[in-house]
Amino acid sequence: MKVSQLFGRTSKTEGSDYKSASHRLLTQAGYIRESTAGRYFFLPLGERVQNNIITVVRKHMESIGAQEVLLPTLHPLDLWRETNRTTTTGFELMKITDRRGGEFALGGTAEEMAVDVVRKFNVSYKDLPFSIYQFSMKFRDEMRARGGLLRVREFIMKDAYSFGTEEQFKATYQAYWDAYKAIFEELGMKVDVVAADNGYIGGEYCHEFVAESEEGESRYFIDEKSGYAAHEDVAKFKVDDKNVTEELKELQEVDAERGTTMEDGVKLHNLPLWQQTKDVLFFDEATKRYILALIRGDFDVNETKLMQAAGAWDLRPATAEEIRDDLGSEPGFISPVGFPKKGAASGHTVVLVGDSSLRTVRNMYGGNNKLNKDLLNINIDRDYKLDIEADIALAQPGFISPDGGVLVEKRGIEVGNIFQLGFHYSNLMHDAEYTNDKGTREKYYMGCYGIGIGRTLAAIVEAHHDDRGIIWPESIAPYKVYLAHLGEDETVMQTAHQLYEDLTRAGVAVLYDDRTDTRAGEKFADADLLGLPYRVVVSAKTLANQQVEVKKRTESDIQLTDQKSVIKMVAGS
RNA sequence: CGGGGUGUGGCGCAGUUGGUAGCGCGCAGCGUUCGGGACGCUGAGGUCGGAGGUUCAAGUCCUCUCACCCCGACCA
Repeated sequence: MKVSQLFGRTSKTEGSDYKSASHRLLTQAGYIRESTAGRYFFLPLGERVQNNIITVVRKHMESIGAQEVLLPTLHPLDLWRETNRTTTTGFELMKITDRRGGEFALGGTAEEMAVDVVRKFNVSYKDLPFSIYQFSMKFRDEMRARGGLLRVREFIMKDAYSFGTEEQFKATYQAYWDAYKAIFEELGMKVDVVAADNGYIGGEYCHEFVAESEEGESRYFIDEKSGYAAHEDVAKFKVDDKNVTEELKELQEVDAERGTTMEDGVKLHNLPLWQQTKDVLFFDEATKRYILALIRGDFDVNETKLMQAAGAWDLRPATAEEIRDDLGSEPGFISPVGFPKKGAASGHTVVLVGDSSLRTVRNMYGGNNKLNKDLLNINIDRDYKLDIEADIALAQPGFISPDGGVLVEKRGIEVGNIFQLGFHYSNLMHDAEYTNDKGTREKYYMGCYGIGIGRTLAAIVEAHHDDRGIIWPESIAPYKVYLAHLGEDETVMQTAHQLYEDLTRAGVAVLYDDRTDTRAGEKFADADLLGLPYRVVVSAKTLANQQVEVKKRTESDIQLTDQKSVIKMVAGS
């Protein structure tokens, strides 16, 4: 490709609106251009990179036997109703109606569609396990797009769906895990594999592939020693025992003229924070229940864990009015002891969910559901009973991991994930069944596996750039070589042209800067900005010794060599 | 959805107390230059986000509206 003919151009000036390096560099170098918020034009250079990433991903998908398909973009809304996901998805579903009034969702993920196509066939156990996957545009009506390609409303995703038996699943999951590791390694990325929350996808466990970056929105914890890695939503930690040997003392109400914070309680009673009860009241709009979360005073409630434990979907904090008028308690003085089982006015049930850490403390203190009254010596099981006991604690940096090391907080870009779906979809959708060896029908055990192509592209730039521009890994660079001639000397131009043709013939993708009206400085600046792995320069200066110069984008030293060697150097690597 | 901000040639911006739109980059042409974003001259390109209003006169004032950015809420 000749620069003189390339659509899209580099720009010297940059805006001030760019928050992330990838957004600025990709725009400035002419890889992408913004359309509206969260929607981007991929210009020829950007599309080449995207396609190169797709090629790498496809190679590894094929290597584990997944088969590429293409599912419709418009999903019949009835399918989403079948799994109840018209209301439970985390992203806002975009809907469309056709001229007959048929309702469709613009695909944001395609579990239902994958199941739907599979159940159109009479599959035998002999066909299992198998996977289908696709590269397709996904639509998500994100509340807020940001960071260029990092969070968008339309993007190409590789999504794969596996079908098999429960026994087969582990191996399938592992195969994807390994394939993903190989993919990101080939793309020149360092990723952490992090245990995460399934959210609206369903299923019991999943892992995110996260590229560590300041720009990332995923916060997670790592135990560097053992390799334990978990998203903050699900991170576990070791809870230390406190005064577990202390005698149980008698429950006692005391006057407590204090403020409503934990701090106020500590001051008033002159007792440690960990001995205080922390009572947080939520209301789940999805199931119309109050959820009272109870935890040791020095910990915080992890809402994701809480939702999992309580089977809730749509939590919000309870209002002061609800606490007082419906439940007869008092904000800041909530206590599990004698807390009502349902709202007096509303009739909504109350679910009492307690963290396991409550078992590490005795004789706790806290409110008594009345203004300025506290209880001393509250003890679990004796004074109150939990409806659900679970781990609902939020991990913090410095906590001890389940493996004994220290949890370190990290931030990253989630570029891929693998989900165990289990029977989630085959339970919700009819006929999601194959015929087993006894001739009877059995439900599929499923998994799904995604990689955001555009986000991966951006994450690569985040990790590979300097103050002059992008530094592409060779595996996905839009072109391998940036070839330029300096000046308009006849011989120089001819030599450069010849080199362009020779390299191209040798199978090397070359971007040839054939511009005659452009000075050296501009060509060098563009070469750095575009970030191709090799820069080859032909000029009168080099040609005086029958040489051309070669420079790697990753290195600062320049090599002089003859034309034939250039082809070998560049094509060989 | 709440708070803050911005919309003026392709990009970055200026435009005062209202008086009929400008600068830099880029683009096109000519010339001089030519190894880290040169210079001179000439030229093309804007219904000032949109609608309504006030006024003799609106980029500027008022009302409404849309889009975009940042923070938060939320979240593959």
